Amino acid sequence: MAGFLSVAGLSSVLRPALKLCNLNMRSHSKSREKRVTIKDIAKVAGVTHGTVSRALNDSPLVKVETAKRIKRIAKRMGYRPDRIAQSLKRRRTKTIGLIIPDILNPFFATITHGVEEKATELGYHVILVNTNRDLVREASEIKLLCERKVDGLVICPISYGSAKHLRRFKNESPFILLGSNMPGLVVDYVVSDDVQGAYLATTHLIDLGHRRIAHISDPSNTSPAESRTTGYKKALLERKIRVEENLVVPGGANIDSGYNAAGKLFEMPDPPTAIFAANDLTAIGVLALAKERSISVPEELAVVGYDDIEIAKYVEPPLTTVAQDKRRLGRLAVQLLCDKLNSQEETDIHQIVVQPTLVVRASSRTASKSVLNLSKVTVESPSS
Amino acid sequence: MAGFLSVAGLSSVLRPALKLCNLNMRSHSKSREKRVTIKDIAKVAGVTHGTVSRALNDSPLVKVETAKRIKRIAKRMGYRPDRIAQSLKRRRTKTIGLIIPDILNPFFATITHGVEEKATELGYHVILVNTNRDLVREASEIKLLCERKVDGLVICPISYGSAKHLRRFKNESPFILLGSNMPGLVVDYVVSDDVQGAYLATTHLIDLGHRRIAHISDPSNTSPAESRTTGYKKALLERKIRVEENLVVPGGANIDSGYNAAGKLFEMPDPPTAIFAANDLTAIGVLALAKERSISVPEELAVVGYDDIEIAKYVEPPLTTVAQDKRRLGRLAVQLLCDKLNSQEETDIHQIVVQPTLVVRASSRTASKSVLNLSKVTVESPSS
DNA sequence: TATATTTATACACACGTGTGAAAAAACCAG
DNA sequence: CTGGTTTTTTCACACGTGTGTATAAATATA
Repeated sequence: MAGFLSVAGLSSVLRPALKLCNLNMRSHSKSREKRVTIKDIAKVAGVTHGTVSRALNDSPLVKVETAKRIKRIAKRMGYRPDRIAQSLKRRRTKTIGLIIPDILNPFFATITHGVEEKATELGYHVILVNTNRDLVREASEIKLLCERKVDGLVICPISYGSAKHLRRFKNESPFILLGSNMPGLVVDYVVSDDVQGAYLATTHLIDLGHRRIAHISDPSNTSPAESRTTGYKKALLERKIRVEENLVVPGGANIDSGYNAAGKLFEMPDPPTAIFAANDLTAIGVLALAKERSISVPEELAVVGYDDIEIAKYVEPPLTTVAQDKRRLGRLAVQLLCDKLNSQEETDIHQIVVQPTLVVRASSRTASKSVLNLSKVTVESPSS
Repeated sequence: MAGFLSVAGLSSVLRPALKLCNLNMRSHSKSREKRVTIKDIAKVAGVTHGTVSRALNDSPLVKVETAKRIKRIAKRMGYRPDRIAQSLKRRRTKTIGLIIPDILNPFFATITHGVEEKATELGYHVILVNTNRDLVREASEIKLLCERKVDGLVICPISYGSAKHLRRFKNESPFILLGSNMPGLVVDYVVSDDVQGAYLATTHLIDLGHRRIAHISDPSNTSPAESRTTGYKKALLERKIRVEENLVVPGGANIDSGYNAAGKLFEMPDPPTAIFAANDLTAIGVLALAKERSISVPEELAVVGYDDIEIAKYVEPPLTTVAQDKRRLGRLAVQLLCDKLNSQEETDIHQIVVQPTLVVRASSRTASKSVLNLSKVTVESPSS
């Protein structure tokens, strides 16, 4: 420990903790008060712990005045139920697991926000697992969370490879996929209509007059990645523009990958005049390299991203992007999961597809003051 | 539920779930396999569950060959320990609670990343609570997490007001403060040296020739907020520059607040030539308004932020800022907490102060190509 | 072979809560 | 006051795991 502290380059103040009223404690152990249990209450109230349990749970089997008295005593004694014991007995932990690939991506951070928020509203706690896109870890964590008896899971899968372990844990714990579905797996999910989103983005670029439109795809083997490429090609085909496979280069879900992919595109003998990136971070990487090379956006190069993370509005130039209501996606997933948990019967499968919208900003049109312009808005009701 | 689905504007496919091999199940209940317990194993192995328990925990009290046999059987039967039952009996849940004010702020998202990462390494799960800066919720969630018997808590407190409930829960569950300490509370914490960080930032601006330096402070009643203002004033005093209280305006931890605060500063009869913002989001808001008003940065206005969130590098112009190793802060906090959990004795108080560094980018100096220039680097060892 | 010693397993209780059913208490009608 | 009904409380077991101690089995010692 001393070594640990020393490498930290820190000023560390060490002094014994103040102990207030622990004279009654064995001095060698930590001064944690012993928790009061329903048995302690029972002793004081002169009843059995069974009666106390019922009283605290408002069972009609206990006389109202006895219940009141017991509750008073419980309060006075500072009783706090042991949720672990309750979980064991009630067979519900009021906990859900959330598995995401990368919390540093604002997209997932916002989803996490929605999930946590809704879960709290419904009385659940969230165990957060960040897999860093490690498929092995995803599998082992699902296993661990099942052992912990989470009531359910919200999973943002890493890739189609997840299907293998998802299939295995289908009967262990209810779960719902978020953001990406699994072909061949009949499960509940909440996803965005990524084909449509990419279609909107690409069509927008075509409408602006672009013909050589590149696509920096998400190389992860997931449905949004696949769908966005599909939507891109669909738009081109529909407008009779030839799909050139060398205009589709793989990126990744971070800024660097966009920077690198843009590099490849700029080297081409006949570089694209527009780039549709599979996500905003990638698009931001493109902007970074464009700036470095003094390629003006949008005059020489139009750029469109995907996700509409908060900062998309604040990069230079502000980024045109396909907006997903991430918070709402998270809330929906939890809502659906909990509906499922509370319904007794073998419930039907729910597969929800939310419509994205295109948000046009300066990166794809000559800036005419910073007015936000929604070119195509799919009307949606507000939050759930 | 039907109503719920209808407002969602979605295409929802409903079909009964595929059931594979659940012929043996009561058809009206969900098709979850009944979990195999150590008693089941005991029955098969022809021993008592006590022996099974010891065998699985490698107790020396059980013959090695019996243990092997039991483990084989356990594996064959697909045994998975019930962590809830274990927690109840072992009095340890291997869970820590993480309480943060705002996960949408990349600063806290990155801290969360570090916490989750280190916790996983040490065999813990993380229950994430996002309080949205609600003091009441912070208090009630600490209470709830204690009831859940988390082994410990990492708390990024909202304000000094947190001290009240922290004091109350001091003996309930071990915790460690992260990012902000509590004057008057003798507890463990990991914080950054915010006075020094702000001092570095302000000194940097002074060195660039600025004399009218404004500070957009964090109005939250926390030690980093306070310390950053302190560091700002300390630098001014040291350089014999008068501290003008009307140059210190309150902001907040988001972009809008920076935008608004900058508005006030720009209206002044004698506006500042430099702004030191208490955090990067605020600084980004300043940049946004400056751009809107065609105030060129850094020529007419120098801007410095705090935190060095990832996108600080990609806004226009790239933002000079005080860097904190947020991931490391998170890891340190968990490390410290777990050290505390594993030491039997009433352990000493550990208070760690990590040194920040100034990262100079274009927002505070005329851009001479995009070279990253570390003006003042406090040497620190790498990650823990 | 009988006894002491070690080793391996069984037994029973514990963790804190919840709950069906038996028992006790209260109430009511005759 | 008796017998029946209803209300209230007690009793005992359960959830799945861990563990101190008694007991049985195996081994060593005399």
